[in-house]
Amino acid sequence: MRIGYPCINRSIGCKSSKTFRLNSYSETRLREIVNNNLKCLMKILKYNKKNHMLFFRITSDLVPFASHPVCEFDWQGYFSNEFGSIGDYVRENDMRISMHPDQFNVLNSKRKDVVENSVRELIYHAEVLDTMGLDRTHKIQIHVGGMYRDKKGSMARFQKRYKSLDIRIKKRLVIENDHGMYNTSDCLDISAKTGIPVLFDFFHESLNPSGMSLKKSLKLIEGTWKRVDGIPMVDYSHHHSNPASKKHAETIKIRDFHKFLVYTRPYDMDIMLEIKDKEKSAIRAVELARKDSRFLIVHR
DNA sequence: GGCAGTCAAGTACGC
DNA sequence: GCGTACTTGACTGCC
Repeated sequence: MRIGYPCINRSIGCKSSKTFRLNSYSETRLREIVNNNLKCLMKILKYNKKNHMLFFRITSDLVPFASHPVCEFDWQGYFSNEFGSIGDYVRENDMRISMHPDQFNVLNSKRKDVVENSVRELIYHAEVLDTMGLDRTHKIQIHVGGMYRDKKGSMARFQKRYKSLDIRIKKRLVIENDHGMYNTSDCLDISAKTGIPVLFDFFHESLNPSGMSLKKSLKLIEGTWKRVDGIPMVDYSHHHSNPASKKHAETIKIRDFHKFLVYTRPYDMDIMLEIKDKEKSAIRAVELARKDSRFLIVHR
């Protein structure tokens, strides 16, 4: 079990998701920004290691506009040393990385241009992890997509598109239950037909229940992760202080998290805390999880 | 220097 | 049909 948080660290004073506007695009600008982002990413990982947080979601903005036609820059070649060092550091410290393309990524869209853009964006995400030299336990998570008033048809379209994807994407792609359309059971159905692992989002399950118990969900989900995929990844959050909101919580409720750890025994998993105050909550979660026999400590 | 408008991209839903 | 929520700040032009 590793504990992590997504994309942004508010304690160390730099951002690995610095970007710029498309109309001010230039190769020089891109080089400057990517250089900044990679340096900051390394700082974040070192901070994380010090605090026993071995799971981290890398921002999709690491290389701005990488999947946009405007970008013809060979960022993999130019920054191969920096990407390599980050990958080495991740491996040496037994860390795990995930990435989560944002809502514009809709593989089952009915629009051809949307699908093409999504595939390009997925290739970019896969290339980030490949350039770091990371194996296929480091994943890219997406949602199934839209419903288009025909859930079955839309699920079938996802499956068809998934099967035709480039192997670089396929070996890393996992699907996550969302908060309103495709729940855990739907994702398991798709997994049964495609072999794609299912990433369980505990908060989304509460908003869009599958009807299964937590234990049953975890048992079925564990079965979708093959040995080469690593142990399951789980997203954890709970309700915002305004219960009507579907937003993530501002800070972790440590008692609830403790219950979650107890209920999920003996299933092993890496837990991504999708909580607004990021590393602050993650540090508190680590304090608690360290007492759990599943928790992974690296002594180096 | 500070402010407000805007930013590559999708979909669903409430009014 | 339009604005807003997902999220999410921070870039940029204008004063």
